[in-house]
Amino acid sequence: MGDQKQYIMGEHIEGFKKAFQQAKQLFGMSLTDDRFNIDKDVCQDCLVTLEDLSDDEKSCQDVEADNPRLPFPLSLPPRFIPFFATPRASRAQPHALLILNFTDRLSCKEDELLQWKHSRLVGDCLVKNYANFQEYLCEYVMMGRAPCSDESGLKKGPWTPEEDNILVEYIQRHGHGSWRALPNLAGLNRCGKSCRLRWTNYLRPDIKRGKFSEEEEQLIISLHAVLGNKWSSIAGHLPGRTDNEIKNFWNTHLKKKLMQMGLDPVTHRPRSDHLDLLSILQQLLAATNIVSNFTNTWDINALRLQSDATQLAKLQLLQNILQVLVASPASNMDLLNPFGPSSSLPDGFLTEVLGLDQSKLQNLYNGFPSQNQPIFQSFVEAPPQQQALSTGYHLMNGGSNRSCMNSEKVDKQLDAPYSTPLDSLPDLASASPECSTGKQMENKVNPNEFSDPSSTSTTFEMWGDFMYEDVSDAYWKDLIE
DNA sequence: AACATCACCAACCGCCTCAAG
DNA sequence: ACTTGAGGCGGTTGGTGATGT
Repeated sequence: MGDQKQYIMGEHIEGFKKAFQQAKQLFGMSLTDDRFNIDKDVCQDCLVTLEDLSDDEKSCQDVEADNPRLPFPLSLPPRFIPFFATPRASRAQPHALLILNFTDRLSCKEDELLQWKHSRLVGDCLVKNYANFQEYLCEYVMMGRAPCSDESGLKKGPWTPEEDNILVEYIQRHGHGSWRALPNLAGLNRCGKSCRLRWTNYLRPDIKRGKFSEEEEQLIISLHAVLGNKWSSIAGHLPGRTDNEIKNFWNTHLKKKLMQMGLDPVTHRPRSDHLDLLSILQQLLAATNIVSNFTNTWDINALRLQSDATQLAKLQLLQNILQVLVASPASNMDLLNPFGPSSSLPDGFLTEVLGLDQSKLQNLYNGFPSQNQPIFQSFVEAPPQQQALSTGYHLMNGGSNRSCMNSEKVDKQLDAPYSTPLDSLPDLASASPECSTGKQMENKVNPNEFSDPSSTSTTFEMWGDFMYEDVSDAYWKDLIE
């Protein structure tokens, strides 16, 4: 029984604490008077128990006598809790009042309440009506123990137009202030969190409704490549769109779209389970569609990301052509040889697809190791750091000059380009926009150089050069179509 | 017409961060 | 240094309408 009493007393203190805290929020003021430190002095000494209050034989005066530091006189109707915003305020002249009106024993009339309000109040006033003290305690004890979502009696689920109106009107008039206090003040039977979500995701006046435009779609994809699931950050780049909306749009549309393009929606890298040529062609088409629809009104980073994605699609096409050829029992390098008699590819296919002239292609073909060498395997399964395909990676690293470094690396391998395939493979996609551009410029090689037998270029350099070739996206699109 | 499945999205839930005490 | 609570965030759910069988 002793434990139970202690528990009840503890609840009691919590109840008072919560009452004070709620009133603090409602009145929007901080308590600065050390003489009346609610948390330390009042609550700890406020040992009014349920037993005290339910004991009919015990008068309010007795309870007060037992608890000399009660924040308000139990014997007076109504009970009030004074709030002091500055040290100059006093019990007699508080800045605000929380009036607790208990109608069971010490009820007071409305004019009586008003009299109290006018006589004691300097600032603001809140009247809370309770049938009895236990009811008041229950409310605040519940508040103290349960999270917002479990507060009993609060409405959940879809918002009605009436509720929307109330919320909008209140916020337009007063601002949202404390979200937790807002429902009480506005007269909404919702938790503050629910109000905040409703406002930020739906009712805010600057929210843009309707379908996402193509530009917005591309921007989201690009930003997601850099930021990941940081929906609020992404939303920051799309005026009028909420994080929730973008998140939903991603999960229902863009994720699928990326997957159809053969890209992992998490990493934005090629999916390893997506190597059939047909689907790659579709992906490439999708990628080129994206690029062709992409305007240059968005920030340069997004544009660079898109450029990388296109490079990536090209690379995938190449990889798959190569893999198909190598995987086939009948395959040999003749298949790749556009000049050989056994070439099974349509005339001019490779030269068109790869955007290389005949001399480049011949040189490329001649430069490849024999089919028994593991070059293609390595090519296709190059580790991520070698593929360097993650667009996000590039930007997150501030546009590191990986491909520049790689260029040096390749230079060092001139004498033994195929000795260790994994190590010797160059990055095939631009590692950073800046570097890509630089290399592109720097490698704007005279086509004749490729057919020049004395050229020091390796096959890998040529592959690299090919990847940086300035073949227009429209060209790729037309080609695939 | 009835039912099943899918797609969408508003809203909820629980965790995290940060500021205030 | 520690506690507390509000606000923010991202993952997930569940209701609803559309579409397919």
